[in-house]
Formats: sequence, structure tokens, C-alpha cells
Amino acid sequence: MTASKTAAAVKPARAARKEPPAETAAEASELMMGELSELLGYALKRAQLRVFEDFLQSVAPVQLTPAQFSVLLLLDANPGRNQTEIATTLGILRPNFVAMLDALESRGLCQRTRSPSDRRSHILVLTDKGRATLARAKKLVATRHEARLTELLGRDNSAALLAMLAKIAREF
Amino acid sequence: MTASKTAAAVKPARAARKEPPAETAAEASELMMGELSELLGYALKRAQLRVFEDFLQSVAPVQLTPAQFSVLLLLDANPGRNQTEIATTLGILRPNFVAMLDALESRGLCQRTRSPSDRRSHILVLTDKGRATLARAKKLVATRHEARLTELLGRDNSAALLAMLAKIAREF
DNA sequence: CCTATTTGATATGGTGCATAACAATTATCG
DNA sequence: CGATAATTGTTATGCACCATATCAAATAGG
Repeated sequence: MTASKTAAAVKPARAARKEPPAETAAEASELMMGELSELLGYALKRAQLRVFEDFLQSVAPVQLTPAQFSVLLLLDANPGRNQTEIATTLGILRPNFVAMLDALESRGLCQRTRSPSDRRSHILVLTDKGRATLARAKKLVATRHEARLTELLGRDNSAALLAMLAKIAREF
Repeated sequence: MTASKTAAAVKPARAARKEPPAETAAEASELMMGELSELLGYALKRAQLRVFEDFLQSVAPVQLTPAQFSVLLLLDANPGRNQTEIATTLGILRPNFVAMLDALESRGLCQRTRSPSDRRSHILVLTDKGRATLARAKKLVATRHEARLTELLGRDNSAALLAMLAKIAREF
């Protein structure tokens, strides 16, 4: 996934600027974010990038991306569904879901089975290894990732944040 | 930017499922989101996609992407800076910033000028057209986009949301 | 002056996301 | 029933975004 050095690029990183010798204040080369700080979309994207970056790192022992984790979660909660159903509820287009499943299946985490009632569709099932990996990933997410997040914001604020984000996705 | 039908793909869209005749409840083909609903990262991404989609639509009359808008905002607030400075404060890598500037400059919104003191760097300045476009974009964002968002969440909640997102990006 | 660093730029590759098109299968309906 | 339409998984393809390596020109620093 090349999660390598995403952080370096995102870090605002006060750039080295040629300081005119008569620089009045000490810290004058900081760029003004201006009205950018008020833009909710900007804050959303920045926070999302950071959270995903931390997710990757937290769950690194099981080598799962956020998208892959969400697929495993959904397969576990909804066994016996086909690709179209899983993909669309996750907002993934069917063509793009194929490669994702290939990756998970090749790692032995899930399995495609032809449905006897409709031989077009593939019934998706988690394997034992898939369930084990998911369980381990859940623990990593809870303890390393979400715990630190709720600690940063406070439990109540964290819940309120989640509720607002869900509301935006649902009703905006 | 092909903002076309992103919505269609995201819409959960209860998929057509072959209903066993003896389906007990009426609404049984809804997929269980399960613990996905508790995942802050998932909610973040979904909300971010929706907000960006709405931004695109709201600001369509001036044909600016969120990234382009943020560049114009920063150029307006920090005149006389070079590409490296603007790019890094926005979290954009210098190589990728070149094409972005090409697009804006070819539309006559900003201008590159060789610095007399350092002939390597390009001083970036908004043109009059750029300032006018930015002003128009600001109004569109404020009235069509942010207004509806704060209306949905409530003024206080909206401010709290912004604060939390900024905190995540900064301190997480 | 010689070397190291910086700046903008190019080339390139990976990844996510969207559309069109296709074969196999199933549904629909005259 | 049989012709046509719709669905499922799949492939191919293109665009946007992001990251790295590399380069020439210019500057900085010893």
C-alpha cells in the first residue's frame, strides 16, 4: 500500500525561507492559513488523512487497509451475501471490488462460492483464517487506534463527533 | 474532475436480492453495517466524500476544486511566496504542485514571476481575475455550502466539529 | 572556486475511482 | 415456449491523486 512516508508530505513543515537580515519578529516565516482554517471540508480531509495513516500503522501487524478491514467486518456481519451486495453497501463499485476480493481471497481470508440458486453470483464467506485475522485486527483497532483517538478528544466528544459525521454522510 | 455520478455509487442502495418466499419481515434485505458504524475513520471518510461532492457542486459556477480553492485562498492571504512555500503548507508535494499551478495560470487566475533576489524561485501572485474569482467562490462556499452544513448541524455543533477535526489533524 | 543545497520541473509508478463492454446466467413477457 | 431484457462477475481503460527519483539552473557556504 506504500504507506511509507505519507506523513512527511502532510507535515506543514515550515519551509526554509530566505530571511531578510532585518526580520523584525523571530517567527515571521509562518504562512497564514487564513480562512482555510474555517473551511470544514479542509479540516475534514486533513483529519481523515491523519486518521487513516494512524489506522494503517496501528493495524500493521495484520496488514489490512481501512477498506479491507471494512470488507471483512461486513462479511462477518452479513454472511452469505454476494459481491454486488457487499460492494454497494460499502460504496465500492463492482468492477473495483473484484481486485479487492482477489487480494483477500489469495491471502486465504475469504472465499467465493458459486450460489446454487443463482449461478451468476458468488456467495462470499469468511474463512477461519479470515475470522481470526479480523478478530486480531479488531483488537488492534480498539486498543491502539480508537482508544488513543477517544483519549485525545474525550469520550463524550468522540461520540458526538462520530454522530455528526454519520449525520453529514446521511443527511447532507 | 468527473464529479458526475459519485453519489450513485455511494448511495447504499438496497440491492435487489432474491427474496425467499417465506421472508418473515418486510425489510430483511438491508445489510448490517455492524461495527462499521462505530469506526471513526469510516465515518470520517464518508463525510469527507459527501462534503467534497457538495463543495464541487456549490462552487460549480466558478469551476474550482477544493484543492484549487485552497490554493487561491492561501495565495490571497500570503502574497509574494514561492511554489515550495505554498505547496508544503497545503501538504502538496512540489512535483504535483506544478500541474496545479499550470492549470490556474492558464486560466489567468494567478501568475508566476521570477524573483529578482533568487532567480530559482517563482513568486506567486493572484491576478485581478484570480481575486475576482476567489471572491465569487468565497460567496458561493459561504452561502451555498457552509451555510447548509451549519444549518444541518447547528451553529455550535458545527464549530465544535471544526475544532475537533483541526485537533485531530494537529495533535493525533 | 568547488561543493552542497535549493527550486522548479519532468518522468514515472502506484492507487483509487469511474465508465464501457462482455459472457454467462436469469428474469420477463408476448 | 422463446425472444428479449436485466443481472452478475469480470476485463479493459482512463482520469485524478499521490509519492519518488532525477535533472538543470541558481544559490549558498566553505
